Amino acid sequence: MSRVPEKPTMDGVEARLVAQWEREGTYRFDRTAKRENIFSIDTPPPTVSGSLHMGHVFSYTHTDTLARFWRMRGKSVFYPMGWDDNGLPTERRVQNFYGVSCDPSLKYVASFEPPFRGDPPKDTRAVPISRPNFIELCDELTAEDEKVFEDLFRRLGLSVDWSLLYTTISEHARRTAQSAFLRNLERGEAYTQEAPTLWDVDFGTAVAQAELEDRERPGAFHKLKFHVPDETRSEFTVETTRPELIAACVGLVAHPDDARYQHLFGKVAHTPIFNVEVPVFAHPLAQQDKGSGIAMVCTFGDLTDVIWWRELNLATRPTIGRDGRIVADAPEIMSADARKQYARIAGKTVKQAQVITVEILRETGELIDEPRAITHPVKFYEKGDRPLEIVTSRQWYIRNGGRDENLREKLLACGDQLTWHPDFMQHRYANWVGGLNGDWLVSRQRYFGVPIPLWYRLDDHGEIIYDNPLLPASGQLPIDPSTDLPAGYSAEQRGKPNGFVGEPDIMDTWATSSLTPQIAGRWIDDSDLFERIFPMDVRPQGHDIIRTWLFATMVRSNFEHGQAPWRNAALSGWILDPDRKKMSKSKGNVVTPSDLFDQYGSDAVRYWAACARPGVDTTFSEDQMKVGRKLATKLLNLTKFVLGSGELSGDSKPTDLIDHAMLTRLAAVVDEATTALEQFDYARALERTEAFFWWFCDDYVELVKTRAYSVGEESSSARSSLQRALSVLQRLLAPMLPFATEEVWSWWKSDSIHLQNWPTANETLADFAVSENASSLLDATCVVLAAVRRAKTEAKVSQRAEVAELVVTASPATIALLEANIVDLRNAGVLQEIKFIASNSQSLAQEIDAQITLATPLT
RNA sequence: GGGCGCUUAGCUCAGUUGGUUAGAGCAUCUCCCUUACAAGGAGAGGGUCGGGGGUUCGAAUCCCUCAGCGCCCA
Repeated sequence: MSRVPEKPTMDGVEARLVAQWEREGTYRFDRTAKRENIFSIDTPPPTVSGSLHMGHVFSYTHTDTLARFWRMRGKSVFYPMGWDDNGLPTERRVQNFYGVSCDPSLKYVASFEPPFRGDPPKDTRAVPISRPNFIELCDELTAEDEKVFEDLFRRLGLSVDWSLLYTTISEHARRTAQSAFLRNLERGEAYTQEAPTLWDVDFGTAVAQAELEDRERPGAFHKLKFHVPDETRSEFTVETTRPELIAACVGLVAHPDDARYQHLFGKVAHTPIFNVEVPVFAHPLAQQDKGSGIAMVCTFGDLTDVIWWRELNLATRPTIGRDGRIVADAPEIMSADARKQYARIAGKTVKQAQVITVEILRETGELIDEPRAITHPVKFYEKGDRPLEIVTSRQWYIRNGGRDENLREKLLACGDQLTWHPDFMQHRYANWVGGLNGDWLVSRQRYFGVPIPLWYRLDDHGEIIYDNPLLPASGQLPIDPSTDLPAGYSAEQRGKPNGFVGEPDIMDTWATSSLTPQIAGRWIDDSDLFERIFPMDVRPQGHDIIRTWLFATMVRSNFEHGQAPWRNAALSGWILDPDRKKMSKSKGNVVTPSDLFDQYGSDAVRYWAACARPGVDTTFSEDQMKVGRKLATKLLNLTKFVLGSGELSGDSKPTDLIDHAMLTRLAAVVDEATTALEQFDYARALERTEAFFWWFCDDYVELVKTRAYSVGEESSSARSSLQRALSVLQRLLAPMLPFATEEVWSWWKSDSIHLQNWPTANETLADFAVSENASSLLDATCVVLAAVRRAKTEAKVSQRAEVAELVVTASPATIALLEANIVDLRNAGVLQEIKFIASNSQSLAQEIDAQITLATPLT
């Protein structure tokens, strides 16, 4: 029956099973399954131009344990993998890998060869190439990266159906994203607007609120003299951290209650250097305790400036260009003298302009004191390394409730439709939705992404008419408006008066990845499949992207389907290094997963991950992996023992009270593990299973070992109980240790363990009646066994040493049970004589005292 | 400044409606080559459950408060 190897080992097993699972289609999704028999997972598509790190291994393992559990519960599991290959990270990687940069004005060069393929020298000047050439290189490199990712995930043992693989830049994904966008547009959920926009100078693109982060940066308050242009000729002080924006100043604002500035409200003042007239307003957002309490409002220094500009109807005087430099032309309001001063900062970077402005202020005597150094929070693009500027530009937006109370309420209600794991994560969602102050900006002035699928008409003068853009026909998608043509126009009309021009921008990566349920489920062209998997059962993801990925997906699903796209959201925690710092590349504390697979085995690494409570930040711990490896090794050895103890005849069943007790205990563990997994708590399931497993090996196996090796009904009971327990344990551990369990299963069963039925309490308890006595006997036996072991250890003798006499003091009921079932205890303890002394105790099991006398006293 | 989480043995963590003497693994120490397993096994020591207050017959668990750490948002 069994095919137990001579020397159990995991060597070579992983590679063999990875190939076997693929060959046999073990994890293939059944497209004919009905919705109620499907468990569908909205797998996070990792950014392929990054590298896979322990955070991926960690969270994907969690999801995989759930997938495996539900598969064993009889569900057809829709478990796709996706690669997020579009977007800025890929562009950056391509630039650095090939030594190129994208210049959309250049023409395509057929069979272009990049100057490098990997590691260009540091001082290389990037070669500008056309957008189509650039995209070709993006496609080439992502294909390579994806191969590496896939190999790693296969090694990790993810039970993904690889035939469902999708990417966010594929023809299908572009078609889906463009269709969804056009439908948003048609329903008025997407719109274009010219507005102040956060702008990353280095990347040359607008960024959205969700991609911002505050960073503490050094700065300095500069005290500036403003002038009151009345008969008093008085002056007052305005403190600012951005003196280089004096030319962009369009007003001054102080708090309505601020006694110092009451006399100025409603008046005008003159700016330093340029002597431009600006109005003074009262507004509650002005902070009295910040600097001098009166703030310079500029076009645009920060987001508060934008609010003031909007609410107070201020003028617009942009002085910072999209290149991050001061624009050449001074604001028109300026006098000739002012223009001369302005010319000194024109064309300079913001930093340079600030230095020069301070010089000028010193010359004019309008700088009071020296600048006062401070640190303050400055807005950055999360992937950028220069402070964001705010420029006015035309962009596309998708409504997200930031400017619409009804929509906001709807999206909050979508959050209520989900079960959150852990539940407190819902606060993060509600917080974010409640704090939105604008719609979702989806335009990006980049290249490798899904194009916004529109063209615009040009008027007689060649100016763009933004109203009523030209739309592609649905059969035309996906399109690239920079090369494809709108219906009714010829290529010659591109950019010509009365002709057309393509929308040059692409969509934000999130605008595509917010459609992963629709992309993975083939919403656009396979409604049969989509209806089987949507809404999906679970969205697993990191809690850091609740505001981006989770929220954006909710927005799109609400618009398209009027409901939340999943039933559950499972948020995983961070990986911390042993110093409890978040592991990240920039901190240089990352560990390469494949090295760990080599060292400990995939199951061991998975074990570490599966020990972490859902949503809890977890310390990276190789020690924990060693424990996992120990567990896997132990499972091999245990299986070898159980299967090696002899064959089972057909009518074998548990008859012995000790065996009943063990199985009763195991049945409770099955129930606990099942309930835990149903509630997404793989860690609890593992912990309970594991605790039982070690006890089973340490005590139960030791107790019945001799009996199992012998013959007769008692022996048959032991062997059938051992095998029954083994089968249950292997299946309980299968979601966490898929390799070791598959290996040991193959020694005595056919087919994959991962397609077996999840164990039940009923099958564990079959063929016998559960009795109170059994548990009491087992408890008492273990207490006595422990006492015997302790005595032997204290006597510094081998556990195999014979005991001449054991004296057990216990309640009469316990004694009766022990006496009737003494064989296992006698064998395990190597006991000769056993005497019982009745105590007054009424309780079973407890209050047992065991004294031993060794057969061979120490000399 | 607002929100959320965490604080239990030297370390990493369990402890699910409040209920015997607070558990596990690692680490430390002692012992044992025992025919499933020395990449093993048997044991031992180690905690006033962050501080304080309250509710209760009873609190690691519930409430209040303070402190430290971390994350998210301003």
